[in-house]
Amino acid sequence: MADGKTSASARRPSGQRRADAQRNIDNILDAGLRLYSSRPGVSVAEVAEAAGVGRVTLYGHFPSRTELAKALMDRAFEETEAAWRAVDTSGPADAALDRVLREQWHLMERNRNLRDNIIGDVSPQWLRQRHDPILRRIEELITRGQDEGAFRTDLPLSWLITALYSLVHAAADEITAGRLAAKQAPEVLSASLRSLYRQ
Amino acid sequence: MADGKTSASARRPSGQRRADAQRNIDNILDAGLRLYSSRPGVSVAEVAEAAGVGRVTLYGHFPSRTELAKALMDRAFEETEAAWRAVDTSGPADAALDRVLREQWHLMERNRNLRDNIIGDVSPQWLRQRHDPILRRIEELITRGQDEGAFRTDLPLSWLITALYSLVHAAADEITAGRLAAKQAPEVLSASLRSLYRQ
DNA sequence: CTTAACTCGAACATTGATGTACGAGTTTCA
DNA sequence: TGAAACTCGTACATCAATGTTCGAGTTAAG
Repeated sequence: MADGKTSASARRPSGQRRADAQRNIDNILDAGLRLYSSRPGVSVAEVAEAAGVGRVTLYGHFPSRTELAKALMDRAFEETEAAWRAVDTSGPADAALDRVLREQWHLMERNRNLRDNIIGDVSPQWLRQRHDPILRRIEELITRGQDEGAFRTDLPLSWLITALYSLVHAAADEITAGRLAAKQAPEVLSASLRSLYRQ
Repeated sequence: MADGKTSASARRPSGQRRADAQRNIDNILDAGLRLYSSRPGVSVAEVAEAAGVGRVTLYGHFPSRTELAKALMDRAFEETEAAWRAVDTSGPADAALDRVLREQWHLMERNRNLRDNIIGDVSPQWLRQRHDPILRRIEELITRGQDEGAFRTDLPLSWLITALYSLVHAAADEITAGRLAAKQAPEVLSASLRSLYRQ
């Protein structure tokens, strides 16, 4: 679970948290994710209110804004890891990348926004350390595609990855702006990346 | 000039500003652009200090944070317009777009950062109104390329524009992160957009 | 040189956010 | 049921930012 040293208050002897406490923590993280991934400059008070919880209660579980931010990121990272485990990456890399994209693009997007809006609340090192494993998964997939001769090799690998994220982000922006229907997004994204990646 | 109703203090009868005042205004705008385009959350006090000017002096010229932001954006828009007037957009659209990109990508990038970091200081309507003319220039160029049969037509026009900006932004990020040499950026960008845009 | 424009620091009022302390109430769980 | 865990509002201290006021000094420009 996205825990670690989440709770500031001394937990009960059994090490278990009381049910209402756990419920509140979940609500806080849910609300926090929703707010943080939607806009910058979210305050702790806003998160508490959106979670239907007193501000003091929130501080009881997350001793500081930074700790709350870390918990949110941890949860998002785990969700991403789970999504990767769930997707089928066997077979040709280009088809596999397409599957990954179609199933995870909204998750990638949400987490990217979360990350953007949380910068300043956690150290760059901390962020990088958590984000690296995820980047490596995509990196492997692209490298495999290059080995198979499906993906281009004339551009830096890091650029291909960055461009991927960048276009996912752009697609979400288009949807938000009302210039692209959500249903069309996967197809547009997929077509764009096929063009961009192919040898 | 990026003026309008810039100055709050009553100007002299001649309508002219005194030379030292103009110098300070310029310094403030220079410093503001530098700071705002480099990171979010810039304070008025920081801009004043970076401009080598007292905070009160800054408020004398720009009555509020919002007015300062508007003046910065205005200046950036004018610079972009000037850049467009300076570039040769005649001949085949694909080659013209390539020229635009190579000569303006750093400007596009800086202004995009400025815009990102200034959101919240000005109203979306104001921003959109100023930004639209610039978007229209790119739009025309792409449409021409489609008419000439050089650019794809299977994706929405708005998406092609957004993708362009998005990749420019991504390229700048890569440079900042040290994963891409600044000299290589135009080539990488150009190659990527060729792939993405071609029929 | 004289005046009006301009600059400056210091001080103040206001606002909003963070984080803490307290004490009284409520809920879980054994 | 009873004790510990938990929640809540209120209140407080702190900090940083915005914007204003004042008055004394400096500088440009006719």
